[in-house]
Amino acid sequence: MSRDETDPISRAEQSEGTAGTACCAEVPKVEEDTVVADVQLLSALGNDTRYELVRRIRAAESDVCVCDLEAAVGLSQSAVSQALSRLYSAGLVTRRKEGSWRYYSLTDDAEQLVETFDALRTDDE
Amino acid sequence: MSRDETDPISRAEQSEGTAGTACCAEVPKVEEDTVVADVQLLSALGNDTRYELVRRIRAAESDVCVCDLEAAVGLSQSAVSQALSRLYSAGLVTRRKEGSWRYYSLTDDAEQLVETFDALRTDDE
DNA sequence: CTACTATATTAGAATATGCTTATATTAGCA
DNA sequence: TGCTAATATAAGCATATTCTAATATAGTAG
Repeated sequence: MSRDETDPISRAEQSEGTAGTACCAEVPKVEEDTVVADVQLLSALGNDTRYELVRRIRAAESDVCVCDLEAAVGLSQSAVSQALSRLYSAGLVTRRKEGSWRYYSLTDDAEQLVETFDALRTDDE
Repeated sequence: MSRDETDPISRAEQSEGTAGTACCAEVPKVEEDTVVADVQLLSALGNDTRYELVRRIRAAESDVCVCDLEAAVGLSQSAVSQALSRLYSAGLVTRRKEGSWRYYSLTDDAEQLVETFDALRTDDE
């Protein structure tokens, strides 16, 4: 698929205050919302604890409860709960309540991102 | 492509110390190196300044010198240099020297990651 | 009701991050 | 050589992050 049209970046636009500089071309501005939204996802995943949780949830056959994740990553219950909350508000996991347990699983976004990283490693470019 | 075989996660394995717990299945362990390597990339991208730099470099027609990026993101020369260094050591940008200028462009990894994010937004799942 | 279990939330301390300022390096030119 | 421009690096401060410990909430069982 060609991505030039769907690209959310506005091209060829006045940069702010450096119109006639010497060294190279204008640098187009980037959609502010795009940056903020993507960084939200990236920074939620860009942490050892949270990324390991995502990986473990994905590797499990079914959805996973907090108590088992807690044992798996070796942190306090509170730390795991906070990490999962952050992943939840970033839209990377969903949760389902069953009795007093909460079962977490990945969203499609998270699945796709993890797959992309696996692909990068596989292509070893 | 089926990803079940290339998946770098070791499945169905003793979790550490919670063998007979009640609530749910075992949580497989995750390759430590995988987590560390991916988080390296994710945390490098997961910052407003650095992600905006990546977006701007990508949006430019050719590779971009530090001075123009500096003007574009509105931070000090030092801040931009540090951000680009971080992106460089994460393997997200390459740099080429021409005279006293340094021209930065994206690596294939960075291209692919940004494309993935655009795709997530486009599919609006 | 009480007691217990699973999870969430709050508070606070230790550490990490990201900027600015100042200084170092490197290239080009007189 | 010395001067200037482009970039990199170092030091330090302000703020953000991420834990732990303590407490709150909700659900289950007696």
